[in-house]
Amino acid sequence: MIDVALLRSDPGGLAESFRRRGLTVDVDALVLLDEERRRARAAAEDLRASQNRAGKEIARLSGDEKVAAIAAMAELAEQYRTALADADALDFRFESQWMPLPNPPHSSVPVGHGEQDNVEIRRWGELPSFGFDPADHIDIGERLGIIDMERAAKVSGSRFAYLKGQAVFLEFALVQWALGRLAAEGFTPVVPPVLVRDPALFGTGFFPGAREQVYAVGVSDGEGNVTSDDMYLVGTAEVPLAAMLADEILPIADLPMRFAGFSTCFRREAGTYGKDTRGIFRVHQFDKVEMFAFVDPERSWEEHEYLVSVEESLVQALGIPYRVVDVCTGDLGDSAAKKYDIEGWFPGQGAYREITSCSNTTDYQARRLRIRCRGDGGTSIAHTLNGTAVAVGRTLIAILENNQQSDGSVIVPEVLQTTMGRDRLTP
RNA sequence: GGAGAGGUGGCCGAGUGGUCGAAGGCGCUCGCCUGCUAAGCGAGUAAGGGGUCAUAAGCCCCUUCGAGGGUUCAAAUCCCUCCCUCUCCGCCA
Repeated sequence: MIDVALLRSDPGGLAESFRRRGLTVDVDALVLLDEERRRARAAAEDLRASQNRAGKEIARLSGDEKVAAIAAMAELAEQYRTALADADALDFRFESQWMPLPNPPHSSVPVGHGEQDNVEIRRWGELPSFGFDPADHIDIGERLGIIDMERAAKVSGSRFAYLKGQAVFLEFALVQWALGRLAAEGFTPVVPPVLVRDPALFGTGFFPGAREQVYAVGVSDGEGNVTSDDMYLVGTAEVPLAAMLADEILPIADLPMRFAGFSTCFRREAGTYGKDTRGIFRVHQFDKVEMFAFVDPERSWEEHEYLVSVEESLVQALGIPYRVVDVCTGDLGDSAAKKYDIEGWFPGQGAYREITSCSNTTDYQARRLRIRCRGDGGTSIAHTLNGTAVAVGRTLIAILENNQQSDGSVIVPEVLQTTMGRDRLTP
């Protein structure tokens, strides 16, 4: 949620921020509605104040005087009830328009309509050259017997996979290694709940906007009737990590607070029919280590650069060639003010594809979740940031495709060899 | 799943319709006092919203006693729904 102060102090700048995102928002109407609701609120509060004063008076009276005073109060009580209902209705109208508005992008964010307008800001690594036609991860995985999508489709439908054998050890080595590196950086490792209630999704900005991307759970009577439990499977550990400190006031001296959450992630991938259908690049379920930081609002931009640098150091250590892109306004999520994606090189596709994503959501999520910090200058809304440390599926693809050998084997990245207990995946 | 008890300020805890944003204690902050420490004395110590205003200070008002609704002139206190915690029983591991 955007700070309403912005609507009052700089409606023009706010309108411009929506234009940059390619949205048409009637900011002037919002300004008027905001004024109207405040007038209504003030009117209701004045009546309430009279009622409170009279109430204290009544407490002092007795007998006929008291009876008379109480009778005289009935009308005021009714007026207050009406005024309060008016104010509440206007608040509701305002909030329902205000809540869904996206975070104003940082001034440095490139303006654009979609992925194609993202701006590459740096590259790292040499693209591998093979003396043969590189296979894609599915061919490699099937040959090694470590990825089985056909049977997964039988059991769960499309966009699911069985990881087997050496892929399992590779996953756990990746996770173990990443958590170790992050713990050494001062991140607190967390295994959060992956099933959450409504407010966690609202607080992080996924609801109401992205409802169709989230799996809800409930009980079925076996005849197609499902009663919702009002519980939802998270699409990223960002949700339970952010909501973990909801309603709390953090001493500014304790900031930044950094967490590394490991979780399975569930995504419906609605609206992606026919997109990335081959392999495990886009699946309904995958595991991920996610970084999350609660920071002093003055420090969130340096934290953003820091988190990206951590992401890069991980990808570099794995030896995956990549580029960093500054995600354009049209491709930013609602809650992000700025986002960097790391796109790893996928020889099987001959393209750079997203393997991590790092957002500064400034005060947008924190305001919804009421996460504040307290310093010498009083309390203020904290800033929150999130970034992928290791998205297991996509990292696996990058490793398989970049490290494939002519004999069908795959070299295990050096940093994982000890944990895995082997240096090569073989059929 | 069944039965019961309970959720009050940073913490403990009193408060069953009005003078209660809330006794008392602890903690914390500042000051005094004191060879040091401890003790003692005094004062202060929630968050959010609105008005005035320079979106400062100050002042004024409103809201918040798990959440939401209701009864009432008036609700921490009465009623309903939900959430959470604890105890016992059952069930599962």
